[in-house]
Amino acid sequence: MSAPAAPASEVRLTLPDGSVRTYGAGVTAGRVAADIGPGLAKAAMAARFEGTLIDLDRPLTRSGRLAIVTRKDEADALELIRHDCAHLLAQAVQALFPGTQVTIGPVIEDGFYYDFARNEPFSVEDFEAIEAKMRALVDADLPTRREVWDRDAAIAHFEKLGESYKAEIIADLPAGEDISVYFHGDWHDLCRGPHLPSTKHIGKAFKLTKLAGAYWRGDARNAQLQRIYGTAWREEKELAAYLHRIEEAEKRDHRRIGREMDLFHFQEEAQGSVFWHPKGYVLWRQLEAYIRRRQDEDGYVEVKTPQLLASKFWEQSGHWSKFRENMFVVPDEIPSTEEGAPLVTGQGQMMALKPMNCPAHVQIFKQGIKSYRDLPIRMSEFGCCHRNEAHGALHGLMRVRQMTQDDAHIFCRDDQVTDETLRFLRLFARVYGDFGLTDISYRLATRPEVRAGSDDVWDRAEASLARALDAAGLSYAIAEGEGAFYGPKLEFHLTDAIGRSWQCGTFQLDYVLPERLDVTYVGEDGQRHRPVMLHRAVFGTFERFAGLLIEHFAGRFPLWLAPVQVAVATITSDADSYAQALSGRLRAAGLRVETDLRNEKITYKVREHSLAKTPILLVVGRKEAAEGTVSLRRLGSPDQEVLASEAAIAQITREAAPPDRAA
RNA sequence: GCCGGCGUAGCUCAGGGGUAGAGCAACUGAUUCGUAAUCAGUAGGUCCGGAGUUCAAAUCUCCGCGCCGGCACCA
Repeated sequence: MSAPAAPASEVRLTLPDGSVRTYGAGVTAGRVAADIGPGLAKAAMAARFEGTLIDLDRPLTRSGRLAIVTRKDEADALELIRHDCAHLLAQAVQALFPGTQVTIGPVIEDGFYYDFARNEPFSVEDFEAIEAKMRALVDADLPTRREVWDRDAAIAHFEKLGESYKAEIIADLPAGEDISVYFHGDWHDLCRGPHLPSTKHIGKAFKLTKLAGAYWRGDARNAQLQRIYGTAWREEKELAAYLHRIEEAEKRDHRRIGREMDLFHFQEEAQGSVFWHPKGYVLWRQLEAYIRRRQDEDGYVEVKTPQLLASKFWEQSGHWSKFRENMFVVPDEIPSTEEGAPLVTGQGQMMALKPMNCPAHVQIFKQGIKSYRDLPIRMSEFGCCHRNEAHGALHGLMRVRQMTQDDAHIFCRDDQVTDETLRFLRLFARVYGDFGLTDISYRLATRPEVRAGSDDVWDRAEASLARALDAAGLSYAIAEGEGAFYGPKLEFHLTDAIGRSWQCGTFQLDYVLPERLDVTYVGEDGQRHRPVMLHRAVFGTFERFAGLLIEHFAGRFPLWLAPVQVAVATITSDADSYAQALSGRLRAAGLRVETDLRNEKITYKVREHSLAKTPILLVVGRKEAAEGTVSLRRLGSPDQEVLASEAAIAQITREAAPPDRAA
């Protein structure tokens, strides 16, 4: 930190309205607020000085832009409230559970958490008492005080209190950084700040939400702490709105819709593997047919490779050493049928279900000699892979142990990498656009600590990906050090109903596997060269992508994806034969149809097919049967449209075309 | 894998040492009805599994398993 300029005797403060106020150096933002008006002084939560959020009582020693932050400044107010709320939680917990150590308590999206070290477990039943204590502390209106301590004294102080985690944090703070300690009444915590002037400013629109274990410093080798999550808002109304939003989001949960719409199920004998039901598999088949067409038109060739390969094969590819703990292994032996005998002797060689398709694709590439003229080869496979994911990681369709990727590997020359990257980005944009997916976050994952290949190669590869993203006009975050060991990657993330981010598409540059598996082509010069391998997936996996689509559409699929596209419902049994004939014609036109001849009132049928999220309902009664018409009703609308049956079939057929085949 | 919670009918949930409950769904019957719930009746259970305590366990204890929420991991 650079030393501040020698304090001038006067500071000139420019307020947001452009007015300038002059004070003696050392004036505080709180004082300025009071001078502007008592209302502002009361509402003041903190201040922004030269863009930085600061405490109201921090002395200002130089001139600059100053803005008083109040509850009306949503982003700042929420940040301050949530940060103070984390402190409030820690203060309450230490009051109620002596001996509990505090660690860290940051603000997160929609709330905050605090990690505690305590031998006895907390239970959600403790929340009520903790919240009550927090409210009491708000009522007590404890003033905030900031002190700057000497580093060694601070470490000694927290050690003496038995707060070894805090002491460790202080010891790790960069030299030269102020060790600031905030007091809220008698309670104090090491903190960078800033904080509200007193606990009353936090308000009471908060709620503790979840309890979880979390490793100290995010490292599973460290002790596990107890994390308490909470949410906090400016007022009760916002809190209520947030809780309502969460409730609504839960209704979009793909696991819930999957059951309600009879799309798929899981059971414990095959945990992490999906049982796709007929209606769910319709969705799968549409996705597969669609992406196959998109890839065909983009110059891909499709292959199919083995599920089960010998361990020797995986040793060569590097998976045996790098990925084995995620693999399912199978002994290549005939199991014993003898009573009491061990199932297998363990003498046979081990095989493994493939966790990735890439090494198998390399085998196909290596059949025969490839010329530079053959490249690029875009080899795709709807490859079914198995990964032995940790039990705690499994999550509906989003994280499974058996998955099918819309995988492909592009073997190309160095000089083709940029073109191929751009080509993929175009394909990606077209596909996600077809599904109306716009909320995509792009990440460029760069070289990890442990990696193969020279820095030269990495420089080139990372720059190449960044250039492609720029050329495509995409803004992206850099995920420092999160690349694969063999190369950097682009990650395309989608967000689920409750805000969790999942990687779907991916695009990776690989210079290592071709080397490892000795992949070559013959160049123009007659010499052997290494191709570059681009690993890429558009959906990622059918499972995860389907899960995200279910949540994206909340089960109300566009016509081309809907498991049941049309329901034909009769008003009286007099229309049964007409309805059956109509359904037959719809089916002949390639549509997925249900015929509802049940002896129920039409209101009942309308309700049922609406709840089933069937996009189009054709109601037929005596009148329609007599006139050869249908009454067409669309999901979500009470409107009806009477059409000649022929016209209705033509129109629905047209609307049901997949986006790549739409007229 | 780790921490916390949960596990009762197809679904949503109540019950908490003494004969297992409701609503919806299912089934049967009646009703033939014009755009989001017609009425009546019937059937449905290894209360996740195993062991223990007890005269008696869905209920209490222990051990497993699964699921949910996080953490770690992660294409």
